[in-house]
Amino acid sequence: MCSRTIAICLMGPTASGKTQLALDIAAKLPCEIISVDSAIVYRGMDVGTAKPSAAIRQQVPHHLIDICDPSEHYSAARFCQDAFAAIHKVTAAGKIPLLVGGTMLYFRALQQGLSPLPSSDPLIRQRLQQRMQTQGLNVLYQQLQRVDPDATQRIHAHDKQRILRALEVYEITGKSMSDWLTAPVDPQLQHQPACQFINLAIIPNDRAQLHQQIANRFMQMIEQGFVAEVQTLFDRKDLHADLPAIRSVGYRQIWQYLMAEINYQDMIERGIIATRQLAKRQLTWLRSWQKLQTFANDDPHLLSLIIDVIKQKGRCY
RNA sequence: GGCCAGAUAGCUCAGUCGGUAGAGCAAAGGACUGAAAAUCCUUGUGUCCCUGGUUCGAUUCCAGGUCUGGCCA
Repeated sequence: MCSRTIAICLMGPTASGKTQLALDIAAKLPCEIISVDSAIVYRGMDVGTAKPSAAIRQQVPHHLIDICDPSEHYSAARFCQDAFAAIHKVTAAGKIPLLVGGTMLYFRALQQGLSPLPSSDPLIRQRLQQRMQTQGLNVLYQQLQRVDPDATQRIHAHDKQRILRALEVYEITGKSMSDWLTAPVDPQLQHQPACQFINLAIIPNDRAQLHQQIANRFMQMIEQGFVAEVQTLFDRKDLHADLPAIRSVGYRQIWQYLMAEINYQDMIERGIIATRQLAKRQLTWLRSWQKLQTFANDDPHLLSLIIDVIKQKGRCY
């Protein structure tokens, strides 16, 4: 157990102060930071993702930032590969990997593995999307009911994303998604050397205060040129509103504003609302997380408490 | 100052031919396996502006008042 690789996971909702806290930890312990964030991976998306600056990244090495173009589809599976590679690299360099972020599915996939499902197929996905538009979602749901009745127990009839994915898996492999999910193998983790994760979370204990912070930070991003940043992406002409990058919080609303679908004031309001709703979903994940050490974000001794926990849990490191 | 319109959920508004009310959004809680900053599910929220009148009963009808917006002066 003591010879295992150790990785610290620092989780928390958006605007809770994770990024700064991670830097504070890195100032006290020999860490390198690995970002766990589905939007920070994209190049050219800096202001709206509160991406750590080049200057900061020079002080403390950061991984999994700016690793793909906004036209690409990053995924939980790619994250697992990238994150394990980064963890090993950091460990080999004699440093502690500090994973920081708010994309909870990525944390889960990393720690619990993914079933050996096929990755998405753009052609099949596009075809399914077209069928959804012409025939309606219900027809697809009925098809899923025939092909994979177990899946319809879990997937709601309105959940387009999961219905499409389940049908996609069936079309690619000829086997139902439920079959794949019950398969015992877990290659993502089996092929990786054992890794011990220390799970820490910052939880804001005052929701109203978090909401205020979210609004303030959004306005700050606007002042820092968030709209111009999205305009640059918009002007490329090869990007569109259905891409994961453009669907992310803030970018989606500013895109709608640039398309003249909503006015400036609505854009601001909806951007802030979307951020609040994101934070709420992140907190839902955290509440059900097993073996999680939580800290109040306004605890005056937050940093030293966390350092103590890390030292204690990673004692044999 | 006169005339007109409005006042109902946190917001925008619907409605009750008189039996104390409901949509959307917001919010809260939940789900989550290659798009997850995504995609979904569930659930409330009320001096129906105030005072009086008619009535078994008024948020609804009538009168007066207050406030808001518009037009005229």
